[in-house]
Parts: sequence; C-alpha cells; structure tokens
Amino acid sequence: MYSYLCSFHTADLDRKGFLVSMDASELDILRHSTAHVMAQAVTELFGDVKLAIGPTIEDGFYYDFELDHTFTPEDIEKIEAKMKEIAKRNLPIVREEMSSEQAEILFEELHQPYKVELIRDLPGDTVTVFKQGDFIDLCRGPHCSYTKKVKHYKLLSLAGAYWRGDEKNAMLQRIYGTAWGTADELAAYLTRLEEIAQRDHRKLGRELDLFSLPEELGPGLVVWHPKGAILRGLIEDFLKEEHKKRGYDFVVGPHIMKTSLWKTSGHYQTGYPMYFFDIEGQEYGIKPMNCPAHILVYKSQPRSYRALPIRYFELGTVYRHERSGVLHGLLRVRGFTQDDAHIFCTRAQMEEEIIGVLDFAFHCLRTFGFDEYEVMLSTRPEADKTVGTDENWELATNALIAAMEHHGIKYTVDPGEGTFYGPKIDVKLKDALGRLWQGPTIQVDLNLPERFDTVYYGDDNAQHRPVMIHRVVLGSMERFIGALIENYGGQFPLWLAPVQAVVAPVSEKAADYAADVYKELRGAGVRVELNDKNETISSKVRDAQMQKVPFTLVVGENEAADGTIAVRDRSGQDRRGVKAADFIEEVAAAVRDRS
RNA sequence: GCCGGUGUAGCUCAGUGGUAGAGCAGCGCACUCGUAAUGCGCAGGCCGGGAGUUCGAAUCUCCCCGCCGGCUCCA
Repeated sequence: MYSYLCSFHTADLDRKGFLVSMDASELDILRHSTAHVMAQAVTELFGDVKLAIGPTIEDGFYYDFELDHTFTPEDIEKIEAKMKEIAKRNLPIVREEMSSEQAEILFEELHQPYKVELIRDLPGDTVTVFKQGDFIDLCRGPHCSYTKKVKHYKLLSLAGAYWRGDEKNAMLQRIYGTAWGTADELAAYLTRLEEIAQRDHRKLGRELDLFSLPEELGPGLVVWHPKGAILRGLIEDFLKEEHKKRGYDFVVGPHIMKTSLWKTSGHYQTGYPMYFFDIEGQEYGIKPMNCPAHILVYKSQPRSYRALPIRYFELGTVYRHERSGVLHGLLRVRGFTQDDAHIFCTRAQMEEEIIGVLDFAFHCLRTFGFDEYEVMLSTRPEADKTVGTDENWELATNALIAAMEHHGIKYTVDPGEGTFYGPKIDVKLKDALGRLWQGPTIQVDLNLPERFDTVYYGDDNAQHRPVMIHRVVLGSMERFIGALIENYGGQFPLWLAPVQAVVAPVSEKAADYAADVYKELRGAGVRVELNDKNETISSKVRDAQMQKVPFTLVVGENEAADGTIAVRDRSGQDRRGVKAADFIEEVAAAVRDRS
C-alpha cells in the first residue's frame, strides 16, 4: 500500500499516518528550533521579554512569554517576518554545557526568572543552553545546526496559558505554530486544518439542521432539532437493544434529588460542580451523575450473591456546572445524557465483567466506524488523596489489567490519573482524520459502596461489600454525536442518515408520480423527503448534495411512464430504471447491517 | 473562572461619527425544466444588552452577556 515510500530516503509516516519527509525525531528537532527562532524574534521585536517554556507538540510547537505588550494578530505577521530574517542570517545554533550555578547566574543577568526557576528544579548539576547570535535559551536540545533550516513554518494562534499550567500562577501569552520539512508538507498540513474546520460539528450541526445551543437557553445547553433527534434516537435505540442483549436491566431515576443524598454520596462535600436549589425549605441538587439512584435501586431489597452480577442501565441525563470558558459545541456542555450503567458484582466476578464491558464497548464503536483506539489505564493518585484500602486498589487495578490482557489490548499507563475513588480504563477513539476522542470509560468504584453501605449476602450468609463498576460505552450522547459528525464529515451511513433519500421531480409534470413514490417509500419506513419546490432538477440535486443526503431520487416523465426511479448517490453515481421496491429493499438491507 | 479575540437579517459577510447593505435562504410571480444554483419581484435588522461621550453612535468609552482560540478541568 505504501510502496511509494521507497522513493523517500528518510521518509516516515507521522502520527496520523501521513507521509512526511522527516522522521519523528527530525521533525521534533526542527520544530524545537523553530520555537527558538520565534522566541528570538519576539525578544528582538519587543525587548523586555521573559521566556517561559517552548516545547514541541503534535504537529508543531508553542512558546510562552511574559511581556508588558499584549500580542495582537498583526504582531503575528511581524514576528513571522522577523523569524524569516533571523533564519536568513543563518546563525549557528551552538550547544553549551555549564554548571547549574553558572546557568542560574547567567539567566539572572538576562532577567529570565522563569528560566532560573526551571534550572533550580532540574535534577543534576549541569544544564545545557543553546545560543544563536545574541539569543540564549535554556534547553536540553538537540537543535538544528543553523537557523537557516527553519523554513516551512506558520504561526497559528495566540492564547493565554498559566505558568506551569496552574491557575494560581501568572497568565502568560502563548503563541502556537507549526513547522514542517518541506513547503508541500506545510501546505498539506494547512489544508488539513481547513478540512478539520469544514468538518466542525458546530458548523455541520447548523448546516444540516441537527441541533443548536440557543443563547436564550443558557450556555452549554442543547436543543435537538428534528434531524438531530432522529440521529440521536437511532443511536439510543441501538444502545438499548445491545444492553438488553448483554443482560442489563433498565432503570430510571429522577433529575433532582435531596441534598442529603449528595452528602451521602460525597458529591456535596467535595465541591462537585452541581446545581442546588430550594423547594419548600428542603435543599435539592440536580444530578450530575446517575450512580446514587442506581444504588438506591440496588438497596431497595436484600441482594443475594446468587443475583449477582446486577447490571443497571440508564440513558441518564445529568447536569454539571462546567466553567464557562470550557464549553465547546456538543463536546463540552452543561446538560448531557450518558449511556450509563453500574454493575454490582462479587470480587470474583469483577474481571469477567470488565472483559464483557470491553467487548461490548469495542463492538459498539466498530458499528459507528471507529476501528482504531488508544487505551489508557489510570492508576491510583497519591494515597492520601484517595479512599479505599491498598488491597482494594490493587485488586481493582489488577482486574482492569487482566481484562485488557484477556483481549490483547495494548494500553498505556497514566500513573496517578485515576479518580479519588478508583482506577479506570479510558478508551480514546481515532477518527477518520486521526484525531483522538474520549470514548468508553470503565471505573471501579471503591467509594460509593462504602458510603451507601451497599451489601449482598454470600453463601456464608454473611454480608459482603459488592464491587461497583461504573461504565459508559459511548460516553454521552452529546459528545459522541459531536465526534460522530466530525468522523463522518456529516456524511452519515445510510442507517444513521436523518434523511436517507429525497424524491426530486424533474418538473410539475411528474409531480403526481413523485408524490406516489414519496408515499410508497415513507410507508415502507424509508426516511424520505419530497422536494416539490418550483425549481430546476439541478437545483434540487444540489440541495440534496449540500444536505449530504445519501440518495437523490430523480423522477421525471420517463420514470413515471415505466414506474421506476433514477437513483443518484452522494458520490454522483446515477442508476436509472430502478424499481421502488428494489430501492426499498436496498435501504432496508443497509439498515439491517448498519452500514 | 483566567488571557486574548469577536458579536450587523435565518446563514456567510460588507459597512471607522451623518437616514443600515449584499449574496444565499424565505415569500410571490413567470418559466415546466433530466442530475451541484432559471429569471424577475417582495419582504426581512432595538447593528448582543445596558450606561456614557456627542448636535448626531453599528462606528468612540465603560460595564454586562454570548461566541471563538487557548489555559485549567472533564462524559
């Protein structure tokens, strides 16, 4: 498939599978040097600049600065021009090793307090600095040999960023950029950014009339329009069917619950971002999670070990007070519906249950066109920040690992990134453009069973604590559909397309026949629309294409005469003389195998 | 929440102190048309909200709100 690779000596594929002229480490070096050249340009242009950090990131780099001047978009052009000039000077980039003390003195003299702080925190007693002309930066390197190598780059955006990512620290100004080995690669990357913008679910959501987030409603609150609601309904129907197959019981809880319940669960005390309000002197909270209700269902009667595992499923709508600055289309909202389930089982059953959940999750994801994943195991944070015994943490973590190994899943460990109440597995999905999205999460909960004193009776007739596994498969409807829209670029497969076909009469002469075809298809369960506007057929075809409708069914006098339809698909392929019944079967077949 | 940007018709966007504009979408009329835009016409705006400066504000200033790009946080 990649046989043409041979013609590229140092050719490599980048992380998203695109052919690039440099391997990952060469690109990394180039980008790092580009960041230095940018920092030099900023320093030369604005004088008193305090440099923070300037690492490489996926596809590029950034550098954080502190200075009195506030960057404007116009400054970006000036900085790019200055970078070009610096590159042209072709300064040698020289590595120098020095003792930490020397370096500290050097950067004190240069009025670079952030660098001094970095040096103090670095292990070892020597550091390296890199010099190009008058510009000196603390840096591990390596770098390109000359500034001239820095050629194909573009500064992309300005942003604020806290020093060391801590909001208690000073807000710095960050400039993001990208850099590549050749002009073509840079151009390809910029084209790719364009493509990503074209697929933006917020843009497609509006254009395809799927959903909106009206200002009148409040930030982060979604209304689903008819077409979006069809899409969402199809996904929910699929989920319900799959959960039934896999032995889940459906439960339903209310949206508001007394604050005392949130005190029992601990959400109240830990300052979970909830909404609280008062009813007749009694304080209530809107649920940010579904678990307490599920636990109360569990606790509604004594449970025997024979009844376990118990799996409760709910498409549970929750509300969380997300900080205003983090809201983003469907991907980060304040009200959302999780495909949430809680599994209560014995310790001995835990591993098998997790195996089942993983199997379930991957089956669902493949159905929606996600075939590549990255899996992360998040382990226990510092012990004093967590609940639960060492033994239980170990047991839970081992069960997660064993289940992944059972499936032969390659995973990376995110040490200390588990929740305070237990370890978890996060699955990230890779979409059509190679981007990662948050997907299934499986968490073992060592906290709530204790807090709610959840028990079952064992064969020894004694009370035991069940293991509680909290898991979502698609995550939330909102976030998942956002990802789905971008993954398909709005071109949903037939089984998910809100409108599967548009009947487009060529002229009024075929209007009656078109109406008949429309009724026949609708009667057969095809999601079909009739475009009987007083417009040309070209215009109707165009409308359907723009709406990314899978099939446009053109009917004119010819079709009316022999009782057929002309089927045009989204790629522009046209099949004439198709019987409506055959088309209906074709659609039904695709819906059956979800394609 | 914080830093920066931004907000004009349903959508995309012009309009830098002197009576609010275009294209598309919508509605009407004509045309009756064969696979990505037929023509003509008509409607449509508290220029995000509030306060101020000014004879006069979409335009200048301040406050608030939303959105966008990030930081932090997360399904």
